[in-house]
Amino acid sequence: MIVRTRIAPSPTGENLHIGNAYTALINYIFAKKNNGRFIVRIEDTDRTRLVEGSQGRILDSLSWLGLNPDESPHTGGPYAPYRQSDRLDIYKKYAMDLVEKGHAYCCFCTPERLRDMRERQEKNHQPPMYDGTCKKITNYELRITNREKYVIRMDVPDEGVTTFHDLIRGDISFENKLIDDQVILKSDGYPTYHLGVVVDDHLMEISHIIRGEEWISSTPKHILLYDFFGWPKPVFAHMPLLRNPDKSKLSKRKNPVWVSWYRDQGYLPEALLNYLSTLAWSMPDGQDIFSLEEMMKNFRLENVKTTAPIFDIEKLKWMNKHYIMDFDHFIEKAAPFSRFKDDPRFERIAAKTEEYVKPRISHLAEYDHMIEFFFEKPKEYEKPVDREICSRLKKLLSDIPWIHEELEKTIRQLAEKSGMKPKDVFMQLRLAVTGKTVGLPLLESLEILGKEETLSRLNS
RNA sequence: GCCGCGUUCGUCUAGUGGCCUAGGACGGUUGGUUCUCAACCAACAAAUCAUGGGUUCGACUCCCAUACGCGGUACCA
Repeated sequence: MIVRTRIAPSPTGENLHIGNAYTALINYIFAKKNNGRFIVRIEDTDRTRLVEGSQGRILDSLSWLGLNPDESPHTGGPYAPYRQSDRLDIYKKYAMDLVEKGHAYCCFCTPERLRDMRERQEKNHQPPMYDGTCKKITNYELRITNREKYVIRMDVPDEGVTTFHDLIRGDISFENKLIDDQVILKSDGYPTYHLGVVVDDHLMEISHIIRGEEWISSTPKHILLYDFFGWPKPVFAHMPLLRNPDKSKLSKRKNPVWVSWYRDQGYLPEALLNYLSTLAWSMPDGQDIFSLEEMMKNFRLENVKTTAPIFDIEKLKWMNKHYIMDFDHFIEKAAPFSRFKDDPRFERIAAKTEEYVKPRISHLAEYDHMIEFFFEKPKEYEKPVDREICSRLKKLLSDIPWIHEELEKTIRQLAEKSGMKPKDVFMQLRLAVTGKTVGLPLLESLEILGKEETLSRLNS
């Protein structure tokens, strides 16, 4: 069997959701591990929630992460089109097939009637389900030609149990009588998720459906549809949902959820992927830091945990810092995050400060904070500066060779003479030059800043 | 409400009946190094393995109940 996996994002958000990135990662890894193919299909059937440009941004973020699909709306492929709004005829045909076979029926109920029905059911403590009124209608063809609005609902059997096997969780069963006669084709001619996903996964020969656990309760509907059509079923695996620190499903209210946010903050794709990999799964040897290739070698879907993990940005930061420190082309990666990147001094300063900056930032957006004092005088001071010490320092420093060993010697001499602790003198100097109490190693920084500029900052 | 899925340090996890007086990582605390902050090194604290019942010579590991959390219950995905 050829392994084919897919993710099916909806272009209803600003960018790729971190939860989608997580399922994308698992789908990608699983496909590649098995010499299979990884597919992206855009499920844009909800016309009311559509966000302009979302599809492009989702695909861009995926490629930023390096999870490049073998088939997608952009790359095309043997099962094109890969966007559901371009496949409407297909869904309609299959929906009508089901009507003819007696597994689905046309429903002419108005939204108002459905709402009233649900209210009544709720009041009577009944499960809110479609009451089957339109199931008995026989003249539906006539009513359709009369341009009456309708939807198509699947006809779920009243009895029996629908069971499926989940690769991660084992067997899961639902009683049919609790499954609603779900709408599969909407009145605007678009399919609902349930029809779209089943038809496309079958037509595109998806072998493994790896998706979030929010889909578990919908899966019996999909199973029923596979059986109605007489199609073979793929393997199902439901990943645990990523959560907010308060344990609710990861949401933009409580957490940054767009992959673009992490990109803009200077998180590296390697780090983000590595961190995501450690959620609900772990390397056999317990290692925290590993590459996609190492993961691929060791990954088994059966070993994914069922517990929903909390997305902890602190651990991500630690991991990101680790990758930053390991970087070979640090400056190249950091430059886009600096407002000084076009300054003629940038190249020199970036090169000289690299080793000091790397262990001090957890994401690239912090870069400028570390180096800005090289480019501009402090605008404010975190603590008041002792100007007397500064002018004495200035005098002494004017006459020495500008290397950090000499600087250190001079500073320590001054401390001794004036009865101050050396560290206090260092701090005054740091404040005067950088405006801050924390920062890069002082003496090396001064060496890079240069004598003239340093002395001038000891003035004012 | 009903249906489903879960439950090991604050967080991510190891653990598949005896190796567990429960291991690692992040975070925290303390100390070392040191011109600050990081980095680095060392150490410490942190989990009655949700609770209660079974099964077993023996349970974190198997079974059942309860509690709690989460998800679903749309002409959203």
